[in-house]
Amino acid sequence: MNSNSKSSMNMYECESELRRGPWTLEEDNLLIQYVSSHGEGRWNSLAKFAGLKRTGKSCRLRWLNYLKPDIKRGNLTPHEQLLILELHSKWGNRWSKIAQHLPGRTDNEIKNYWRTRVQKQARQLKVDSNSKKFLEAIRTFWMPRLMEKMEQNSPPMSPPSSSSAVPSSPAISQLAPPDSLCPNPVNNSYSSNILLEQISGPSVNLTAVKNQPEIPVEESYYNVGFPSCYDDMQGQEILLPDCHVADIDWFGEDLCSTFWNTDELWQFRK
DNA sequence: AAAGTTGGCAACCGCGAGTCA
DNA sequence: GTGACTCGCGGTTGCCAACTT
Repeated sequence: MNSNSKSSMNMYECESELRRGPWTLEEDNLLIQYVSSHGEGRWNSLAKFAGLKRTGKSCRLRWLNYLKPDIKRGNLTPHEQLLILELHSKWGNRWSKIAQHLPGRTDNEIKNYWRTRVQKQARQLKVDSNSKKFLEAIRTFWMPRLMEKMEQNSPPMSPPSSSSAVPSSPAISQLAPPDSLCPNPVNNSYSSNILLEQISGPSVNLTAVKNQPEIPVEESYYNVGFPSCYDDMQGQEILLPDCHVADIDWFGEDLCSTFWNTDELWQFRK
């Protein structure tokens, strides 16, 4: 027991019995039973009356992140990943807000995803994960790749209509119209101002991007769109590793399949 | 096979906002 | 107005399994 908890023992005599660390099955059951009969909220008293030797905070966290019935377990789908990238570019580290658009996913899970996967990419590119450059990279390379994965994963009978493009999650249907992600009408590219300005629009149109995977590589984002992105980035220092592509071990195998490939990366570095 | 390293994730912590007496 | 309390959020930590050497 640390000195902090010791210091508060006078006020809360029973605090010495407070448990910490991983939850046991018994505790989980107690919490589930109590919440299912009394509902959520009033976490401190809930902890007390449910007979849990945990703080209210701890109970709330356990419930929201793990025990709640509609929690979705398992890997994030490409669609969910895409949504996270998109919404993060719009709202930043507002994890709970982002989580609201991914039913069954918790803010903690999304935060962990961002820290372990996305920030890793940024580190490997030696750019800041919140930087415009990285945002460009995500949009130019990563998103189209996720689109491809979504395309591959979608059932063959699924029609290409935008409304049913991503049937796996209701979230996408909430993210409808505008063109925060649409190609720039002038040059048909994803100009960088879209990223930081249009993105602050009311919502996100993923289908606009989604419907393009059939475009030949020469005409796809990073060839049509990238030049403008690149122009925009010129004059800025792009601190990418001073090494040949062949030497790069930026991507594990998994990342190769989910993130950009070597050719794309090479273009980005160029 | 063992030791060391890395990655993923659950849980904790501190802080600020909201509520209420 | 204010202090106590609760809640929710974002950042951080620590554990453990998987992977590498």
